[in-house]
Formats: sequence, structure tokens, C-alpha cells
Amino acid sequence: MAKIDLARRAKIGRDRRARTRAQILEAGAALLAAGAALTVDAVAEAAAVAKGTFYYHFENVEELVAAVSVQLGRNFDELLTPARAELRDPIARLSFAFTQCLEKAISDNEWARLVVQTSQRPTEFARSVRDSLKVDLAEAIAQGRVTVRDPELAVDIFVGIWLQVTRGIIERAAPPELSWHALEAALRALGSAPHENRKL
Amino acid sequence: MAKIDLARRAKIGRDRRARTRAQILEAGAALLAAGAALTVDAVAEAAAVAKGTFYYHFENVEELVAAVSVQLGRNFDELLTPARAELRDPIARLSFAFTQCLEKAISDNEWARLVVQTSQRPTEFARSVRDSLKVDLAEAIAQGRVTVRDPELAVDIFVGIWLQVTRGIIERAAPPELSWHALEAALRALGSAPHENRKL
DNA sequence: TTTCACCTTGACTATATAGTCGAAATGACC
DNA sequence: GGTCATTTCGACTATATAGTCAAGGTGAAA
Repeated sequence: MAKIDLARRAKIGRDRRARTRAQILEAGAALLAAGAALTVDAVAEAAAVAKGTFYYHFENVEELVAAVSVQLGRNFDELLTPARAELRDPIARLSFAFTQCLEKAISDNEWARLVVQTSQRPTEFARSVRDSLKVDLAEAIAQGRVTVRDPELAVDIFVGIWLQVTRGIIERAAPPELSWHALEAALRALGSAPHENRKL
Repeated sequence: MAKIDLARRAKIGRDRRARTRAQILEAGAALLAAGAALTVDAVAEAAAVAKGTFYYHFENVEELVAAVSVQLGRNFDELLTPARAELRDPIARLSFAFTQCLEKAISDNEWARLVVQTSQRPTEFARSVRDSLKVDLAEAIAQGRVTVRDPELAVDIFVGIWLQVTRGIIERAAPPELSWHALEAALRALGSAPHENRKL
């Protein structure tokens, strides 16, 4: 029984289901990025799908937001895992992540908006970004590479500059070398010795 | 005609009107700080006032938010004008404002929440805080006192650290000397010479 | 072609929220 | 006590939104 059900489900469902779910996810991300009111009706309309279809894929809007957040998290990982594996130096990893994210924000305004909106909600994404940074910052602190001693404060400083500069990118044009200047400032804030910054 | 109307209005209205409006304003601020859904019904109930009364004082919720934002702005000015008048040094003014705000956030959690919530909406408050900081930072830049050259970036760095540390204060307990450490970090980020920091 | 599990639809109910308005309350002044 | 500008009240209408469900569509496999 179960075998047949699953086999059929796999064959028939995989495509349609995945496609529709992706549509809804994308529409949700777009509305979230735009800061629009996130209602089921709005999402369904933006996804060109009936209301009932939305509820077939998601329990409610909250679950959709969670799914968008998870997807954005994976997106981040893709952007950053290469460096995470290669770079041994925590400060180099932090620097890479920082500039990568700002550069992507500069080249993709909607992505930047999504990041900002998602960060200022209590999402899985916000938590995991914070956790990742804390690991690297704690390592840097343990190595005596930075002046700031409190990992939580270090994260707040790093995230604070990053998020606010991202907001700036959304609202104003990004001047040349913005990412680099912002990184320098963030490293100075942490109290990382100047010569460390040249790694990139 | 007008004379009588205005005289009566002044006598009769001033108290009741002001008191009720203040009640609504306070209720609105509390809900905004709590991050609750800001509906007219919720505000009216929290203010112990009928719905019609809300609409007698405010056009809609948006106008209430604007009024809360303006009030918070005045609150900020009261907190900071003493220093603004006395301190000639822009970096000393920035340092004073920075630590004052963090200390107040530490001692008044609801105030901190209100500041964060209000800052992440496009309010008059958010704009005016940014403008004030930009004036001082531009002066510091003009004096060659800081490394960062772009005033907008300088504001983003300063505001970013301040807001995120405030969020940290809300979510975690503030360790001793937090304000001071955060200020040191912010000044380092701007590239202010170390000895400048001792001003406070 | 038929079957059948899965997917999609949109109308429907229930609730929440915005905004209106006539009536009543208030209190200073006569 | 009576008058009257001002303020307050809450029921009412209209609209928006959440969530449900019976009916029908889809396409792979028999």
C-alpha cells in the first residue's frame, strides 16, 4: 500500500507540487522584500494561484515566512561555504562574508531588501546568521586577534554595521569601494590589527 | 464669534482633550514598543477609550505612529540638548549622545523597544536622528578627526552599532560597561584617534 | 480508456478591522 | 438651572482577511 502510494506520489507529484510551491515561495519573498502587507490573498494573487492552493502547501503565512527564511539561509550558505571551507583564519572568513554580502546587496536590490526584512523578524535566518558569526568572532577573540572581548557585543557590532550599510545601499546609491570601506570600519570597530585587513 | 469660540474652546477643551490624546498616545507607544499589531481597536482598548474617540483625535493609525515618533524625537532632544549646547567638540557630542541613549535603553526596556521599533519604520524620528548625527559626523570629518570620509557611511556605521547594541540590550542582559565598550568600538570604527575617546 | 492518488480551484463562513455618525455626556459661563 | 461648544461614546456599515471544503482537474500506470 504505502509503497504504491509513495511511488505514485513521487512520479506524479514531484514536478507540479514543487513548481507550485516554488511559485508561492517566490511570490512570498517578493512581497516580503517589498515590505508589503503579507496576507494569504496577496500571496496567492502574486503567485497566480488559488487561495486553497496556498493552504495546501502552507499552514499559514507564518509558515511561509519561515520557509522563505530557510531558503534565504541556504542562499547565504551557498554564497559563503566556499570560503568557510578554505579559509582557516576566522577574520578572513568574516571579511569574506561581509564583503560578499554587501557586494550582492549592491548588485541585487531585491535580495538586499529581503535580507533586511528577514533580519528584523525573529526568523530562523536571523538566528543562524548570528550564530555563524558568533562562532568566527569567538575564535578571533580566543586567538587574541581583536580588542572586543564580549562575543555578543562583537556580533552586535558586526551585524549592526552590516545591516545598516545594507539599508544604506537600498536607500542610496552605493559609492565606489563602499564594501571595502565598510569592512575596514567593521574590523577597526572590533579592534582587529590593521595589517589583518589586507587579507582580501 | 471666533473670539468667543476660541475662548470657550480654550477653557473647556484644553484639559480633557489633552489628557485623552495623551492616553491614546501612550497606549499607542506601548503597543508599538511591544511589537503588537497596531489596530485602531487595540489602541482604543489599551487607552480605555471608545473607537470614535480615537478618530476624534487622529485621522488613522498612521497619524498616531507619526505622533508617537514626534514625541519620541522631543524625548531625545531633552535627553541630548544639554550636551549639544555645551560641547563644542562634535566627537564629544556624538559620544555623549551614544552613551546616554544606551544607558537609557539599559534602564528602560520599553523605551529601548520603542526606539528600535520606531527606527525601523520610515518615521520622522528616524529621519531626524539620522540628520542630527550627520551634522556632527560631517563636522568631525571636516576637521579631519576621523578616517571615514563619507558622511553617509559614517552615519550608517554609527547608527548601525547603536541600534544593534540596543537590540542586544533588549534581548540579553547588558554586561557591565557595555555602553563604554560599544562607544569605544563605534569611535574605532569611524577611525577617531584613540585619545579622543577619553573625553567622557 | 479507465483508474486513482495527488493537486488545484473558488465559493463560502466566520471573524477582524477601518471608518462613520447620531446621540449623549461634560463642564464653563450666564 | 439653562445654554452651548466641545468631547466622548458605541452601534453600525463596509471591507478585508483567515481558514474550510466539496468539486473538479491532471497525468502516470494498468
